[in-house]
Amino acid sequence: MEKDKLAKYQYIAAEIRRRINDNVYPPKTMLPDQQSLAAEFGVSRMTVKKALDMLAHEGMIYKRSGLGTFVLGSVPFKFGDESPVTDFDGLTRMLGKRASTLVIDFDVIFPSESLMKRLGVHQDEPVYEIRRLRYKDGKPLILEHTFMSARLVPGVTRSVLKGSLYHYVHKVVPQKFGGAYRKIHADKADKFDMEYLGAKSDDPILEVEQIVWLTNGTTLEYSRSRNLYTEREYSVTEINDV
Amino acid sequence: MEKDKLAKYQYIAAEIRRRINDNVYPPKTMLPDQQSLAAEFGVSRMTVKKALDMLAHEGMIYKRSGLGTFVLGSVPFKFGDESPVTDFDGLTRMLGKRASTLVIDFDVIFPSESLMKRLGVHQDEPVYEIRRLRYKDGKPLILEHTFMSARLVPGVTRSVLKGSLYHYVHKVVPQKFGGAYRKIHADKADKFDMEYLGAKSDDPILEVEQIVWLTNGTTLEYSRSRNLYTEREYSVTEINDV
DNA sequence: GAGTGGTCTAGACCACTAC
DNA sequence: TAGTGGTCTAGACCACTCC
Repeated sequence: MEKDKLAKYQYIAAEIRRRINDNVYPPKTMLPDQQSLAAEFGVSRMTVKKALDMLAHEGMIYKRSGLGTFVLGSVPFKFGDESPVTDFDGLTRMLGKRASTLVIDFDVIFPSESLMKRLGVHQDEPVYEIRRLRYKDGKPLILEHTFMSARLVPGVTRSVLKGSLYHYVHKVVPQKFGGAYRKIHADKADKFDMEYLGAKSDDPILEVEQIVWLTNGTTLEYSRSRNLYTEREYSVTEINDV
Repeated sequence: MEKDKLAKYQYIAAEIRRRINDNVYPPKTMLPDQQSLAAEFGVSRMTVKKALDMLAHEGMIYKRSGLGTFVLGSVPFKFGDESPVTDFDGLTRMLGKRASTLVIDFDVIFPSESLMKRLGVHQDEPVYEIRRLRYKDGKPLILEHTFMSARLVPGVTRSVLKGSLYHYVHKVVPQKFGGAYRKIHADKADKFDMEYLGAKSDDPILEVEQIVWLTNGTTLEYSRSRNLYTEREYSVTEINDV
């Protein structure tokens, strides 16, 4: 697809999404059938279906064969104040000038057995070990512990780490981010959390452990990000595809 | 589709998934192109593409226009021992006879303002408030606090709650689970956690807050499940669709 | 230029649901 | 029986990547 140009199914999905949000198609009512929508937008039914598939995946509508398509609406999906933090791009991009960084530790090491598995690197392949404290508006927010192959992303320096690491990766590595596997758990505060996040010894920590890979399948990084329990939550929408 | 019968694209997805797991298509290599696969399986290219779309969404492969399809493999996705707990069906179904339940509290209430929003019910519509402690192999595992419309799921009793609530819902309500919105955070242990989960006052708690809705769009329940930080983690695979 | 995946069509048949 | 969404085809054109 040409850049900036939406595919028809994307345009249709966006339009129907808009109508649902604008209450043109209110929750708990039925959407027009695919045939009618195809006629309205002047496309084939397959194209409409693809648009509806997207919306179904987002949880906005629900399709049922033989019956029709229900509007679920965006009502139950957001409750309270949100901060998704489901971003691939770093904090810097999200917060802009409100973000700053302290580089606590920066080493090049040879990977341990478990790190070899997680990063998919060889024993003799050097790996960066990075510890950074990220601030938001001058207040400590996230304590990051990152491992990244030095062969894959050469030339990382302390001054790179002071800014946006992901921005640097994008310059050096031609591929984009393909995806991430994340594990979220709660933990007790350790000495790093107390020193840098200002956690008290009985403050719970939310840790997001992740493996990020690139569009060509290479594993880019393995990292653990720790937050004070009051500073972060993780949101997921789970659609039952059965 | 007839039940038990797989659609072609589902069969093809399963077959390719098997080949990836069996290392017929090893990670970091290229998959045959869609034309060849279509020829091999005797289907049209659209059908192959739909199968590959599924696998891409699972994070097993990555497609790139103009280049081809990379195998990512299931390698980086599982690290260490896993227990997904991304299940719609209750603990009872997952653990079978290893699960048991203590009903701590069971009331019918009228919803507060915030509960009305979350459950999508009216002010005068009675709602169950349920607190249960779920055991695994006789050991306390999850402390559940559940709200559910009594109109939607009539006839809940303490003895129903001793067994599988979801099993009962399936009997009473014709719809299936459509999806869930979840928020995961860390929290300090409160008096309930200490009393029922055996948490110490400085033990972190992992809380999963969720709204579950049915296939017709009705919100079924709003609940909070709390675990000792040592007993549970939450896993997500995030695919970058850009 | 050759090959890749992405999109789109026009029409077909199917299973399921409701009346 | 009529209407719904699900699947599938055979072929078309496109943008992109690599050589």
